[in-house]
Formats: sequence, structure tokens, C-alpha cells
Amino acid sequence: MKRNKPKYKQIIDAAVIAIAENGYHQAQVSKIAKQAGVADGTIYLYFKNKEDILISVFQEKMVVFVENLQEILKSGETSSEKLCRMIEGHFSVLADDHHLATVTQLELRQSNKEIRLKINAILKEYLKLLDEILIEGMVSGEFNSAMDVRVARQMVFGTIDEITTTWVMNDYRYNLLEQAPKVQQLLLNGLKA
Amino acid sequence: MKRNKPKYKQIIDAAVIAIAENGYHQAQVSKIAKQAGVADGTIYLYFKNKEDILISVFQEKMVVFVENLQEILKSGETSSEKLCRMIEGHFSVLADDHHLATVTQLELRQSNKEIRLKINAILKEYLKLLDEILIEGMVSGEFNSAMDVRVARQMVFGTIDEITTTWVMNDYRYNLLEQAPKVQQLLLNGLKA
Amino acid sequence: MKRNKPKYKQIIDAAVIAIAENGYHQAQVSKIAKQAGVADGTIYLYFKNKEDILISVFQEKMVVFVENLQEILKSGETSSEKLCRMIEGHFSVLADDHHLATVTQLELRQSNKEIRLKINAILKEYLKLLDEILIEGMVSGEFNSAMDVRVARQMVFGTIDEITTTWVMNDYRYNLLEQAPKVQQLLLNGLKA
Amino acid sequence: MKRNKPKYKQIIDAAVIAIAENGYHQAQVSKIAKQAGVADGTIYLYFKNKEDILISVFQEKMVVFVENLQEILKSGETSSEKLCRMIEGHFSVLADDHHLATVTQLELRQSNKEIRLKINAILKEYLKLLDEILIEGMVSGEFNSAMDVRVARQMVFGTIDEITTTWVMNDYRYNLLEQAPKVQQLLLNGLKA
DNA sequence: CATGAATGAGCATTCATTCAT
DNA sequence: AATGAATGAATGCTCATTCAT
Repeated sequence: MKRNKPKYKQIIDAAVIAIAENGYHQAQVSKIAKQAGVADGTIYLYFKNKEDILISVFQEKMVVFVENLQEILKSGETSSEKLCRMIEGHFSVLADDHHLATVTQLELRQSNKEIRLKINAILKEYLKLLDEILIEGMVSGEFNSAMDVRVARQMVFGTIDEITTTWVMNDYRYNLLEQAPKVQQLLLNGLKA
Repeated sequence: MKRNKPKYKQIIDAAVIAIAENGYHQAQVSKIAKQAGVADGTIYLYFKNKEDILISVFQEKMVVFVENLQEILKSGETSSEKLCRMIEGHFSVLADDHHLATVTQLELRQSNKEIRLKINAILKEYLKLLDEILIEGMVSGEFNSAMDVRVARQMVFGTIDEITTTWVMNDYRYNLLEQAPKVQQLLLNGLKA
Repeated sequence: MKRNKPKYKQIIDAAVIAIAENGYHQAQVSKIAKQAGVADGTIYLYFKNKEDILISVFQEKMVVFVENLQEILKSGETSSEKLCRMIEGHFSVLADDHHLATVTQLELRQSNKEIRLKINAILKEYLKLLDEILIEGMVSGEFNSAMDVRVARQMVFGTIDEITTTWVMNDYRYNLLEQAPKVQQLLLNGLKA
Repeated sequence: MKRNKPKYKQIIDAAVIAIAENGYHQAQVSKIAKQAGVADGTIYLYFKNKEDILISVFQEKMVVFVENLQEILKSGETSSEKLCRMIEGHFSVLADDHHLATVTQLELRQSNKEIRLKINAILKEYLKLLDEILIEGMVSGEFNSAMDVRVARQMVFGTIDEITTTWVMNDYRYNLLEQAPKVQQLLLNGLKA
């Protein structure tokens, strides 16, 4: 399995750095290879093409988000608490890795529709877990049981995403994590029964 | 003033169509020129470069959104009603022009950071009007006066944007305007005092 | 019509020189462009791709052979005389243009099957005229009326081609035209009634 | 001697198949290695480089043609009969091995001038035997003693080659061996005293 | 002997922009 | 003002060959 070989992760990490520092279109394969300390051709032993690198980057990094959220779901907390911790977790990962934040919020979106559809497919797993929190809360009576789950999820994710993107476009000038309480309060208010 | 000459608008409209139908990266200057019925070189009599076309497209089309919102602000309605009408207006314009929706939600985001910053600057006017509604509601007691206006605005805009983008990525398969009531309810709940 | 513009012929001629001097695979588009005195991109205003240049080279140069042969056919000579003049004409054109000879006998054959099929299609017109001479001779009683025309044509063309190729591979060291009488004698002997 | 080891022949045969099925330029060393059931690197234990494989393929396969012809020469037949048997033998070997026919008539000719010169050198032995038949016939009075042997040989070989190549380019759609009598008749007619 | 992961040079093509007419 | 022919920089990917194991 290529995905477990050291060079695979090496190239993934190099791609995040190269893309974050040069921008999507200026992160040529040769730059990624150089950053990874391998030859250009070696890239193609692990990835089908440049597009495949990008999708793999997103896939690998999403694992962290998904595992975080799975952990949260297994805890015995209330749905509100779970949502709060999800927001904190989301912000926390990106606040800790500016390169990653730039890549996911800005650069990866410069890819074409085909890639964006694949990225969305990967994102779906994460959003499904978010749906679980929301449904759980609706059943327990914490959240408004009459609300449309899909719209509610889009509100939660759209808000988190907008806030993160704005933070990145402002060059991380303020502390992203400190936004969490204000976001949590507004979103919980919107969702509550 | 170039922007009032007929060919200026002709090229802008051609750009929307060319980008929507071919995708951002496949909408070459020559395609836009052909769609506009002018020679390639003519483009450069009205626009500094390709980037300038894109930014101008956004600028011209934002005017509709901004004017709509200004109209709404001048009405004597409550802030909640104004917010509802803003959401409906926003959805309505995009639901009526799929080409425009594709361009603003998908294609224009494939541009590089520089262009996106300029687009954000243009968007600011719209968001400032949204802020006005929110602040007005906080003053009148309709909205929670303790909330952070910027975060609240990011929630409103992020939600609207996420819902619109999802609708576009799903090929306009469902009615965007019908989503409005559910969105309004959730957002108003989140904002209310 | 692109084929009548001066740059079209300019590029065709440059391609013959570049291919003859560098070999098929070492005649990069940029080399052909340089030889033609135009920019690389200009090539693509006149040719679909590199393959198209090669096929066009063959097509343009075949015109000379075909016109020669048409001229010969219209003359009032005997079929034997026509065949002799065809062989002389064929050798004469290639003996006068070593670059062209190298390209048609050696370099163009390095192309892939797809191109070779297209080249063969172009060649067909020439071979059809050769068939006319042979059939005419069979009808007039000069040539063996029982012979298979296709095989006879393959003998004539195969012989001419082999002799020319050998001459090119021997770096034009001897006079190609001087071979004509010996070839004519052998072939006419084979064909005669 | 490497050429007697089993893997040597294994690779040669794999090369014929790989080239015939994929075409000259698509028969990468790795494909030949896979077809031969060895590792890429193993190829280089038996061949200096890829070019060496190609030349060796031709060399090994020519042995059959040469041995056939030597057999024919040793027989007590007339020169005309020998020539006829040579043509039949030539057609027969290729008609029985379509892969080989494709490789010798089409694919190997896509190689560069350097390789073709080496191939020609290998071919020389075969052509020398053909010369022997012709000279023998001239001495015995069967063939025209005044003819140029080299030109005569080029006629014979060029004709055979052209007929075979045409047959391959027409996807072996007709029976090659059945062409032999017509070819023999025409050539003998051309050569006869 | 045999392997196969790693190498890195090499090239056709696109397209935003210019400028002579 | 308008044209459109000409420009030329810029890049993802392949594959013959090597060499540590």
C-alpha cells in the first residue's frame, strides 16, 4: 500500500507547504518534488498526476478532522457540548497549521469543478458526522426538532467555513480559536428548541 | 467613461456566459471576445487585462445585490423582516440567472488570491449594508445586543453562501427560493435577543 | 486558405530542412519554428499539431510528383516510354533535393502507424496514376495483359523505393539518375508481353 | 555466451510480442520486461540498452531467413527455381508469424537512422545470398548476363518488401503466399536472358 | 544473478497580450 | 476605434537506465 510508505506522506506534506507558499498554480510538480527531496519522476510512483496529489492532500488531512469528530461523538456529552467541541476542534487544527489553512480555505478552491466534486465527496463523511450531532440533539430535545437538518448543517458548516476563510484572508492576524465562543453562542441559539 | 459604452457591458455579459459555459480556466480571452462579437484586441480597449474583466464582472453584477439591499434598508420594516427580504432577494437574483450563480459561486473562486482579495473588497459594500441591518436590530432590541456583529454577519453570509453553492453544485436541481423560509427561521433564531 | 499564405510554405520548407538535418525525433517544433523564422506559436496558426506538419510536408511535396506524372500521362508516348519518364522524373526530383529525399525515404517512416496510414492515403493518388500507365500498356499490348496490376505496380514502386532508399542510406554517394536506365530495362522486361 | 541462455531468447520473444502489440514507441522496456516475466533491470544484464534489444531481435529472426536461403542455395535446382523458393520462403515465414511481420515491416522502421544502418548491415548477409542466386543465373544463362546485379537485387528485394508491407498495412486481410506466383512470374520475366 | 525503486532530462502546446494596419 | 496575426514564456509527464539490496 503506497499510502503507508514514508515517501507518500513526505510528498503530501511537501505539497501542502509548496502550495501554501507559492499558491496553487505556482506550485509546479517540480517545486513539490524539490520540497519533498525527491525527483520529479518519483512523484508519479505515488500519485497518478498532479490532481491526484491535491485530492490526496485533502483526503489525508481530512482524516484528522473526521477522527476528532468521531471521538467527540463517542463522548457522553450533550449535543450542544458536542457541537461546541466540534467547532473548537475545527478551528484548533487550522489555527495550528497555517499552511494547511491556506491550502484548504484558499488554494484548493482554485482547482476545477471536477476536483472540487471529489473534494466534496471526501468532505461528505465529515458532514455526515455533523448531521449525527444535529439529529441527536433534535431527538433529545436540545435542538429544534422541526428544523431542516440539511439547512441547519449548511448553516453550521457555512459559518465555520466563512469565519475561517476570512481569518486566512486577513493573514491570521487575530486568534481564530478566540472566535469560537461567539460562534458557538450564535449557532446554538439558532438551533435550540 | 468606458463603463457606459455599449461594448463594455457587451463584454461583461459575454464573459459571464463564456465562464459559465466553459469554466473559469477554459474561458480564454478569445472565447469571451467571440461571444461578445468583437475582436480579441478590442477587449483591451475596455479592460486592462483578463483579471480586470473578471473583477469588473463581479463589480457590475454586485450592483444589483447592493441596490436591492439599499432598497430594503430604506423600507420601514423591522430588522427581522429586512433580513428575510435580503435573503429572499439574494436567492432570487441567483435563482433567476444560473449563469451568474455558476460564475459567482464556483468559477470566480478558482481565481488566485490577488483577485479574490479584490472581489472581497467589492463584496464589502454589500456586507456593510448587512451589518447595518444587524446593528439596527441590536439597537431596536430585536437582535441580541451582546452579539459580535462581525461574527453574526459571517454566520448570515456564510450560511447563504454555503446554501447557494451547494445548490449550484447540485446543478440547480431543486428550488433555491424555497430554502429561504428554513434559512430565515434558523438565522433569526440565532440572532434574536 | 492557409495553404496559400507565404508562412505556410515557409514552415513546410523549414520542416523539411529541420527534419533532414536533425532527424525526425530531434526536429522539435521549436527548431522548425526557428528555421522558418517564426515564433513557436505561429506554427499552430497554420498546423493543428506537429503530426499535421509532417503530413502536410508529404502532401505538398507529393504534388510535384503527381503533377509530373499527370504531364507524362497526357503525352502521346508509348506506355513503356511513359514508365521510363516516370522513373526518371521520380529519381530526378529526389536527386535534386537531398533534404527531401532524406525526409521521405528515412525520416518520415519513423512516424507512427497512424501517420503512415495518412501518408499512404496521399501516396495513393500517385500510385493510381502509375496503375493507369500499366493498364494502358496492357490494353495496347505493350505489357503482359495477363499480369496482376497491383503486383506489377508494387514491383515498380517497390523497386524505385528500394533503390532510392539505398542511395540515401549511402549518403548520395553515387548518381541516382544514372541508375534509371538499368532500372527501366529490368522493369520493362518484367512487364513486357 | 549470453545469447544461449534461456532468458536471452525469452526477452527477444517478449520484445517481438510487445512491439507488435503496442507499437514501437509504446513498447517500453518495462513492458518488454513484464512480457518476458523478468524485472526491468534484468534486461540490462543481457542487453546493453533498448536499441540493442531491437537490433538483436532483428538479428535473431534473420537467422531463419538466412538458413532457409542457404538451404535453397545448396539444392541442385535452377537459379529460377531457387529464386522462386526464396520468395515463397520469405513470404511463408512472415505469413506464419504476424507479430514478426508487423515488427519487421512496420515497427522496426520507426527506429532512427543509426539503428536502421545496423539493421541494414544484418540484412546484408541475406542480400548477399540473393546476389549469389542472381550471379549464378547470369553465369548459367538463365538470367540476363548484362544486367546490373545490384539493381536486380534491389528490384527483387524491393518488390518482396513492398508486397509484404502492403499486406501488413492491410491487416493481413489476404493470403500473402498466394501472391508468390504472380511475383515470381513478373520478377523472372524481368531477370531472364 | 536478479530485482524494482528512484532518477531527471526533455518537449509539444496554450493563450494573454501586443501592435501594425 | 477596431482588428487579428503574431508572439514566446511556461510546465506536467514519460521512460531508459542505474544501483543498492
